[in-house]
Amino acid sequence: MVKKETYSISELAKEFDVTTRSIRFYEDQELLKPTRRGQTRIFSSKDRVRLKLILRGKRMGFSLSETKELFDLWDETLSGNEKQLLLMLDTLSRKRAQLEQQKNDIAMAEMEMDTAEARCREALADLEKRKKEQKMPANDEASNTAEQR
Amino acid sequence: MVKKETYSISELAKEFDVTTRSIRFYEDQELLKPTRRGQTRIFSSKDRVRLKLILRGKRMGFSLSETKELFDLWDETLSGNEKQLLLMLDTLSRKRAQLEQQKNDIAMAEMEMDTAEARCREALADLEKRKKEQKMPANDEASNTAEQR
DNA sequence: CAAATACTTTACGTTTACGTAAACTTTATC
DNA sequence: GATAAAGTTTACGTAAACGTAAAGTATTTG
Repeated sequence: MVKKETYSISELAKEFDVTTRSIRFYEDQELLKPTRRGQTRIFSSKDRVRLKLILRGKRMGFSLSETKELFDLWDETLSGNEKQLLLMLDTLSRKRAQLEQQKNDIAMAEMEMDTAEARCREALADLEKRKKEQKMPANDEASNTAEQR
Repeated sequence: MVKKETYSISELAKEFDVTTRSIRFYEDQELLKPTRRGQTRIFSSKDRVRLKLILRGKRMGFSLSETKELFDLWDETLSGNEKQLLLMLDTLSRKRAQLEQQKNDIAMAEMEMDTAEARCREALADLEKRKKEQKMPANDEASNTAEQR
């Protein structure tokens, strides 16, 4: 039971929940390079990995061309000449900075969501209290054991 | 020295490094609601906060309409009816899930960048080694104290 | 072998988020 | 009070990322 080596377009589409149109578009933009059997596309596991990276990139707010640049850069880096290697290192450090910014943004958003949620819960508690007061008005005697239902 | 209460369009544009066109567009889409003095826009500090949120949203990959939905929802939440409050809480929890996903994505990206960087550095070290071997060929005698420069 | 299924290319359409230009008004400055 | 600076509206243009439809080919299945 070895790992699958090739994939059809609809297999990938189903697995990653994207349309075949999108996959063909990614090929058109040279982010994927499937081979052909006749005119039918055959995707390698490398293509599969790249598709996964494309989608993750999108979720992180990367454009397709940004992702393509990284792919291309990485391919050239593999050729191993010094200039390419240094360029790659530089690009990596810039991307890292970008991710740091995003982590900050997320952290701040989370904090604000915390306070927003707290306010909501307070307001809800207030509403509940008022409901009860309406159901049980002017009960001036000591009645700590009020139980309904 | 009190906090500034109002801002012109170009002040905001400069502060957040966006074009006035963008700001006007955000107003057109009802994400900002400046008042007018004559036909000139006057932005409040609430507008300023919202602009900041818009831009942070963009960096996190939120569309303008997503951000607008949150703004609207929040405004309605302030009115304080129960249904709105519950809706807000629900929305918040969905956004949280989204942020979790993003944090995961970022973490994975960082790991992959770590290994990519490591490979680059290895390859560079290799190149350096080969350079030195070329400069100092066939040195078969014991020469442990080789020092240049 | 006919019909359904999966895949293909071509090409025009659509949404988002502005860019850019034109023509005009209002406000500040010399 | 001319002119520059900053603001405005209107409107067409554009890049990105696909959606959608048409029309054809290849393959599988009853």
